[in-house]
Amino acid sequence: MDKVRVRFAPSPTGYLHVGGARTALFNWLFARHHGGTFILRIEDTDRTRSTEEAIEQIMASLRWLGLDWDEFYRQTERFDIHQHYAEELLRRGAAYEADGAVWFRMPKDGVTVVDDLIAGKVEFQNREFKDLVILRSDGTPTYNFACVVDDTEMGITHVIRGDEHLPNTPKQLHIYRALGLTPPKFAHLPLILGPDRTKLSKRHGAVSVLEYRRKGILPEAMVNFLARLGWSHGDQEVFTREELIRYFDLDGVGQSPSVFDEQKLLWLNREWMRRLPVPELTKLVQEFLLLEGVASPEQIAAIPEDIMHRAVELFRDRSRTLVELAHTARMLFPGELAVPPDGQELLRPELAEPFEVMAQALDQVRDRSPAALEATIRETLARLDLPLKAVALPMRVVVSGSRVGPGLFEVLALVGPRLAAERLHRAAEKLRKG
RNA sequence: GUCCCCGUCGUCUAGGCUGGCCCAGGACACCGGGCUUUCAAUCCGGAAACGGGGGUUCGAAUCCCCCCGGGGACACCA
Repeated sequence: MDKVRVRFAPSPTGYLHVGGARTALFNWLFARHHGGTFILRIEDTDRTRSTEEAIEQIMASLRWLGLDWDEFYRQTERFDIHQHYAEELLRRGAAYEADGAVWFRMPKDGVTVVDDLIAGKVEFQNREFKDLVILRSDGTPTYNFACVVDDTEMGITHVIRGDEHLPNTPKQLHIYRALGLTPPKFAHLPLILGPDRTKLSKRHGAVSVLEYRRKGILPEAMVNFLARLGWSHGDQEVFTREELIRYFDLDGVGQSPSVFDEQKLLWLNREWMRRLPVPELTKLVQEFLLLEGVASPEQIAAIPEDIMHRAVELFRDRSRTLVELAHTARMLFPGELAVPPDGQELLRPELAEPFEVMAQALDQVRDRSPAALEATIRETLARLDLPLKAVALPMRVVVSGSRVGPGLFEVLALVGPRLAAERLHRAAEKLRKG
């Protein structure tokens, strides 16, 4: 095989959605697997719909996913090249001028066969086609034409794109033919659908790649998830980037469309949160503590590093996103914790006394380790003649703001005896007042 | 409407080219149980699919035909 050259060619009319991201990923993986070149080409020939922000967003999305490009082009900067090819078509009699535009003459009978690497041989009846505009009356090229010219000029070997482009392929094939060029190989990827089995779009909820970043999805999880949408490698579900590069090829791509299942994305995300080294994850969590308004930079800085790491380690098994994890971490910071609705019933008046006693005991503790705190709590409970079971859940609710979470003594160690004592003391006061 | 594509558990899929190893395997989700101060993790178990009908064959998820269903494309958008 010639040295592989592929491109991802989005039109900058909006954010990068997951369908586009998957197309970009498959191109990137194909290039990296074959030691080829991955090109980013912005198809902005429609100047009325293209925006600079969209270009920025697309690049930011690709960077976040870790899909680096080797070459970059913009179609609007290549109009002279397109024009040149249009003149050539005119000269050859394959195109003509009408209504101020340049039109390409499509054959009116016979069949055109597209030999697709994924879909196989697909036949199109030529009578289905009408002549097509290749240069608009303002002189700018249209998609099918610019695409052929640029793919040729850039030496593209494989066009890997969404299935919605399959019907464009015979048109492009005829342009190649009229120009006397050998077309690249084509591979059309089955669509990604929403839960209602129609093409994934805004009405299905989050579809922008950057939205998933904001939701606390890790790029590793997103890449892993997207790769498994339409591609498989035996029974393996979790892949590192290196594994994807090693195993990815077009023969692993299926022919049927796939439904975007957010549940599986969330599962993969937790898998990846658990695989990430703790210090790395912690940095991300800290970003989300700020983004979510859970804590201020000063408050975050005030938490000892080992406590922070331990918290992240304990919370990540219970969170599916960075956002969830950040909210769980609220207990680490000073301030009121709302009693959750399902915790209200646990706070019975007779707990005021034990809470107060334990608050005082905790206040004396120097050693912040879970073991030391456990010893203190158990001693105090023995003095009060109460079993742990009688106070564990209510205490957890008061100290952490939730009836679920890590072990009670771990929670106390994370929150710290002083803050825990303060919360218990306040709860006791409230209970006494009724 | 016309053309094209697709059709294995709810979802992602393995298997299909080279029929028997598949009364269909894995994963997510779901249900039940163990563990535990709670939840999660984890472990054990469960329910769940070859769209339908005809062929071909000793034998079909796999090959052929028809039907049904779903989706996509039909711009001086990409």
